[in-house]
Amino acid sequence: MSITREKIIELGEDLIRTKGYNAFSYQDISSELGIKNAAIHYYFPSKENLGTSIVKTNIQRFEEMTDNMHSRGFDEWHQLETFIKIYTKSHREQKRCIVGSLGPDIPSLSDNTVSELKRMSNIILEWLTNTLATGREKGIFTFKEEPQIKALLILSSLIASLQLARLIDKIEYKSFCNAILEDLRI
Amino acid sequence: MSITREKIIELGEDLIRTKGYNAFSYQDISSELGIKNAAIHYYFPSKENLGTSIVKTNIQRFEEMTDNMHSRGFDEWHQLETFIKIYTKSHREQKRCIVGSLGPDIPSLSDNTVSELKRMSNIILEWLTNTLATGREKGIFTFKEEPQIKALLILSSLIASLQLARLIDKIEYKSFCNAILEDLRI
DNA sequence: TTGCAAACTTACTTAGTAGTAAGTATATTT
DNA sequence: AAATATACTTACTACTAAGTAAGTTTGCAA
Repeated sequence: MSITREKIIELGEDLIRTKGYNAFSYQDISSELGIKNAAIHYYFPSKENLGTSIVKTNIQRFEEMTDNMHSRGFDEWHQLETFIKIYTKSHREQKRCIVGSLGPDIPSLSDNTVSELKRMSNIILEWLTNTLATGREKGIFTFKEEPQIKALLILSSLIASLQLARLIDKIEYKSFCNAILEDLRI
Repeated sequence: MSITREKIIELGEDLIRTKGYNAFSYQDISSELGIKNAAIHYYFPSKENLGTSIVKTNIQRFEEMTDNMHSRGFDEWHQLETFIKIYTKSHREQKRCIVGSLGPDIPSLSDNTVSELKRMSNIILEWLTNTLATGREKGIFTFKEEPQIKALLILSSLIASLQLARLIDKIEYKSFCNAILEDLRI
């Protein structure tokens, strides 16, 4: 795979997560990489191709992470902790997550990008639901709700908190994430 | 106040909540209202003026709602229930809330719009924090966290759930909102 | 009836966007 | 050495966006 191609994907992801899909242009990428506009079209004929590729890359990265945690024998508490760290890292870097960034722009995304984004959301939610359910069975977590509902509550909290952090200064993000974990402690 | 002006604000709000700030244009409004592009500029010289006015209108609406609930003597449970209904209504109409819609576009919003949006978020969060704290003192709610943290958890869940609803089909929105309330039941 | 202000329209500019067709330099294969 | 593929650049098109200046209609007031 080409280095330029990888750089475009990387920068594109950054731009989506900071400015948003509709707010960034091929110009933003080309000027940053010191190449011409058309060079990006060489790798990604249309913006939709780039968008879809970025989502696919993220799905792959997520699946590698969960596979890695399983093979290393992380217990469910440790797995959830690791998952939440993705968001604390995003918060530190003043970025949102891909789902939270592209979600609002669905009406202007192509069908392909939307279906990949849906796939990504479902993969994350299913993993989280499963982790919560297994963790509760093993006596690691406690919660009243159905695992899927609890997963949705946690996921939506994490996604939106990255947005709210930009609006409300006095958020202590660590306490916030801690509250999500502590809520599950037996 | 002019009827056209009010219609522009109303339609603008709708467009922000469905397509997003960067994805809608004055054209969308003018063609829908059967007027010319420049007519919108007559009322709102720049898009930033329109954006700010829309946020201000929403702040006013929220404050009228909370004032109304207080003067009618709603208890805290009833108040929270009413607040959550805003989101179930949005979900039914396939719209997001203003904060959740404009939040992602902060980098492309004007300073004025951003500061109004921050004001709106803070007003909502303060009201929710206050309602939770008072409700717990009165023995209406139960929760472990600091009221502000709990308020953030609830608010972010509600905001993001409207986004996730577009990505994950099998969400039962009622159960989701119910879980938020039930979690607080003594 | 003239003057004036409100509420527009007409007709335009400027700037940015995605996207494309055709050309070029460089390296690789045949 | 010739042909070809890769990785671009140059130079455009077509379009859409926000925004503006100047003119027009309508109703009301002096």
